Amino acid sequence: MDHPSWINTSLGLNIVPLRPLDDLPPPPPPLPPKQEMSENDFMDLGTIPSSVKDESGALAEELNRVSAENKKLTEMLALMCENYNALRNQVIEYMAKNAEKEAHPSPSKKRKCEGGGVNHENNHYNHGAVSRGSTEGSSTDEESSKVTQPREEKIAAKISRIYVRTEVSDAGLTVKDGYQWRKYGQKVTRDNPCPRAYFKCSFAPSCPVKKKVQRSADDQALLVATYEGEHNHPSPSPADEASGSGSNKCTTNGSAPRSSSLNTSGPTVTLDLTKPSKAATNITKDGPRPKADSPRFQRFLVEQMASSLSNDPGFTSALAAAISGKIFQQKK
DNA sequence: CGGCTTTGACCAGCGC
DNA sequence: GCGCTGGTCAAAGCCG
Repeated sequence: MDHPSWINTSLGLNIVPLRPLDDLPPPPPPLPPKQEMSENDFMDLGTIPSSVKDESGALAEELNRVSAENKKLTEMLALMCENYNALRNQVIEYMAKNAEKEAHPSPSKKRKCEGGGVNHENNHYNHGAVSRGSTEGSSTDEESSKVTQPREEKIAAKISRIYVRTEVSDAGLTVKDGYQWRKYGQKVTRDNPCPRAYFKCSFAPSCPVKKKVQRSADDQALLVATYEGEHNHPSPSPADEASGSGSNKCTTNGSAPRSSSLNTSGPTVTLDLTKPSKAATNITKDGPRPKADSPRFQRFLVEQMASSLSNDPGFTSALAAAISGKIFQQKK
C-alpha cells in the first residue's frame, strides 16, 4: 500500500495503489530528425523526377512541423506529470495531517468520541455505503478506548469499519463476512437504542480480532461493524467467504476479510495508472500498436492520462463528494 | 456433549 | 467519591 488506508474509509474512496510516478518510464525523447517514408522512397533513385527538390522542401517543412508537435506534446506530458506530482503531494500531505490528528485524539474526550462515533462517522463518510479498509496508521476512538492494553498494542491495533445495509425486519446483528465469530457480549449504549453486540474471532483460538456490530441510530437498516486487530490466521477459503457474504454482501478489507462485491451506494473511485485503459487495451489488442517513440503514441499517452481522469463519470462527483464531506466533517 | 448465545455482573475510565 | 458508561467475563440455557 502506498497510501494510508484510512483514506478508503475517510474519503469513501477505494484507491488502488498507484505506481509511483518515478517508476513510470520517462517520456520518450523527442524524435530524432528523420525522413518520413513516402512513395518516393521506394522509387528507383535513377528515376527521380526533377520535381523531387520541391518535394524535399515540403518534406523538410513537414518534418519541422512534426518535430514542433513532438516538442509540444512532450511539454504537455511533462506539465501533466508535474501537475500530477503536485496533486499527489497535496494528497499525501493531507493524509499525513489527518493521520496525525487521528493518532492523537484528545484523551479527555475518549468516551464521548466513542459514544456517537460510529454513527457520526457513518453519516460523514459512508452513509448508506459499505466502507472497507483498515484504518492503519489512524487510531480511532475505539482504539483509544482499550486503555488497559499496552501502548504498543494499541498502536498496532488496526481498526476497520464497514457498513452493511440489511432488511429492517432482520433483527439480527450478524455480519457475515466469512470468518467465524463468537458473541461474548451485548450492550445497549447510550446514544443508540439498538444494542451493540461484541464478537471475538473464533476461527483461530489465538486470533485477537474483535468485532462490534450495532445498528445505526439514524438508519436502522444499516449495520455498523467495527473490526479491531488483525487476523493472525489465513483468510477463510473462498467458498466459505462466498457463502458467508452471500446474504449481506458484506466483507471488509485489511484486517477483515477481503471482498470485491461490496454493497456500496457511495462513490467508489479506482485510480489505477498502472493498468492500461480500455482504449489502450483496444489499441494493443485490436489495432496496430503505435511505436513508443512516435508522436502519435505520445499524443495518445497524454490523451489517455487526461481522459482517464476527466472521462471517468464517477471521478469528479466522487472527488467533490469526498472533499465536501471531509470539509463538512472538519467544520464540526 | 460441545459449541454457541444470552444476560446479568463486574471492572475501569471519565466527568462532576 | 459517586454515578454513568463502555467493555468484558462467565454461568446458564439452547441447539444440533
